[in-house]
Amino acid sequence: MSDSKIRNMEEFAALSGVSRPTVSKYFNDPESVRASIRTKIEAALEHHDYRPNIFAVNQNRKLTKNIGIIVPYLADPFFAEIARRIETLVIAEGFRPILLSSHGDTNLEVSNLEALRQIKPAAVLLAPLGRTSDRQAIMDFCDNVPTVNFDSNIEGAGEAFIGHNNVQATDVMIQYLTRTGEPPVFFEMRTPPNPNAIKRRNAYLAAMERLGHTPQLIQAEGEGWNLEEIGYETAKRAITNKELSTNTVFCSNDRLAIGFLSAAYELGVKVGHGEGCSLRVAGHDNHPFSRYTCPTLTTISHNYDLIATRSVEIVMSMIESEQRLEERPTTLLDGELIMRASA
Amino acid sequence: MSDSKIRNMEEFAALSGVSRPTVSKYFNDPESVRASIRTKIEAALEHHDYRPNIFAVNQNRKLTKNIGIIVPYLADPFFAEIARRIETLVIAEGFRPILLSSHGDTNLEVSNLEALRQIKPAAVLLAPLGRTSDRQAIMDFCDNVPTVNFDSNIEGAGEAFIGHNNVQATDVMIQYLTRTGEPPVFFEMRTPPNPNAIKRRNAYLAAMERLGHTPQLIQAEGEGWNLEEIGYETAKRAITNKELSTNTVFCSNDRLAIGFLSAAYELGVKVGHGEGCSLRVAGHDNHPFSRYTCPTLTTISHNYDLIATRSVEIVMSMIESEQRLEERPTTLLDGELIMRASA
DNA sequence: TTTTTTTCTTTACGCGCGTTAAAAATAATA
DNA sequence: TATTATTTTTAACGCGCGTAAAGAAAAAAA
Repeated sequence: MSDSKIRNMEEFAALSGVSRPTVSKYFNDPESVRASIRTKIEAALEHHDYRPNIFAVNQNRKLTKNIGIIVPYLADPFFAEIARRIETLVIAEGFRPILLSSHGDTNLEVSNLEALRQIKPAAVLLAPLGRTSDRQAIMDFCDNVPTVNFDSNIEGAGEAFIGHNNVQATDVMIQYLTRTGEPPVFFEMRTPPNPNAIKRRNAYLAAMERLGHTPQLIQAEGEGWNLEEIGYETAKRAITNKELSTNTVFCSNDRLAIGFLSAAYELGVKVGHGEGCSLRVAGHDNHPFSRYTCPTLTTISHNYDLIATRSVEIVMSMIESEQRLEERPTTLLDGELIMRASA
Repeated sequence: MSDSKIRNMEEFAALSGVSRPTVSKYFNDPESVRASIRTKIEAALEHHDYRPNIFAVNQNRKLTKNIGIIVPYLADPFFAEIARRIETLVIAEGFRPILLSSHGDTNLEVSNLEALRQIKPAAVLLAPLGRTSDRQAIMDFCDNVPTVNFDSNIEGAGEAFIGHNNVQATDVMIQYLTRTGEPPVFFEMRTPPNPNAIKRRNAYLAAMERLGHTPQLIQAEGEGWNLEEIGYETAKRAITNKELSTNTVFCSNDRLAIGFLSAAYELGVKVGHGEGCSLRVAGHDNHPFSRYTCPTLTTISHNYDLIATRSVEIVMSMIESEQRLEERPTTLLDGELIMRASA
């Protein structure tokens, strides 16, 4: 590698003995130039560290090779994990992922959208905040940028939705819990930030009715994304005051369940389905840490792999076909029961 | 908001009744134009949705308003939390954070550096992988881009280092543990990815010697960032085989400790400093979840706030002064003992 | 009001690359 | 070898904005 600094494509073209337009063509698609020319360019590339100026390139393109990814809260390991997988797939497809987190803040979500719009991304994958999203801002954005909506469904936003089948997943868990013990109480937030939570609540109520059991909702107060704390506080109160009508608790998500387990432990309530246990606790999401709670958390897993691959697949097909989808296909991925020690 | 689409600054300037160079000046610093002119522009801005093309702007600047942030593994809540704080501070300073994760992969770290270099960031905040980093690539990068190194110290990389005072923190914990019970065994990875771990090991050995206790290292095999699993497996083995020479375990980090607690719980070993407990376990990092383990984890906290604010402060002063620092100041932030139930 | 200072307008160039049209060179086919 | 098809070169324009120089206008100072 020579240390000669190359200023621009002109210089590099001269060094490689190929004309600049041809070099430009090469960088847009190496296969589009003759093999002999390709060899020349690649030989030069080995000796001189050059790559096209990304700003100049993007200025002259309608669309860039960027793919935006927006998640509502990156410090939540669930989204961190999804984002990690999506990023990897996007890179493999030869695009550059731009990962943005809204940090649970409506204004930040909006400015993230604006930032992305400026970047002229080929497409974006959007997991919105949900209830607290600025719906109008999102719709406007989706009109201008090809978007795939995932995780939280905002009706009509984006060309497609990929999400979790909350109804199926909730049913599976309730069936399991009722089959192996008492029917569950449902533990959730009164005003959850995420629409999936509402779907889960309704699915719980419907399933309990169908099975002829009396439903009970324990609803934690609190706003924001500090779910473990919210779960912990409410669980402590609920256990202390003996608010639970059965010995089984189905938490709306694993982070609440983690808070619940912490409270139960502190109060000396043994959780599990084994001997000496007085309470069963189940979660929902298969959070990366649910494998290591005490006891390990019985839960329902998202299909992390499929959620990522399917989202990226759809995005790629949108980019290739260069046209918006006519309908708005909705893909709901079934959850899988993960039986562990807590229930 | 009129729906008229504006193509470029020329058009917008015409609409606002101000010349283009002045509009350009305004966007670079609104305070740099006369108030009457500013009013005109801002009035136009309310009626016509225009903002300068970011690519054209950046092409004509030596440096952009971007600040790169690289973390080794974003799915680790510790880094997610740090990144979240840094991002917030960077935005508050009027810059745009570009957050990249190396996902524990050397090659990805290198290509993240290359990607950032192309973007001509005003500065970057780099938390490297550590042992598995490509040292040469990092040094090259730092030669070209003003960089602040944080978390993992790569000697000589970047203009400054901000990190955790592993020696002080380790000492504090060992003093606490020995004062209140048996001296601790040290539980760690044999080949930790992060150099902080080595510092902690050495600090442990030194402190134990100083205090006249026999040190014992329990070293988990395994590579990568799946620390809970590694901790869990090794802890299960160590407890089962009665490898621990005392009843107290000091884990090199909280994620290993979480794995340890999980194993102890599974084996029916009661952890804590209370009655009926046969093992004390402490961690290091004050991981966001350590508050909710069972029992809650006694640990040493990083100064999350300071680590973020100090890093951003230094970066901002570098940007303002427009020159590299002469020395390479190293800031080590003291840890704080967080006493909870596990030890 | 006149002079000085500051700010703005006009004009024009440059950034690095995408892209096009016409001419030239090369490769494939007859 | 002559003809045709394909690719490359040459030359040139445009993208949207930063920025510099010279003159005009506005504001501040005298």
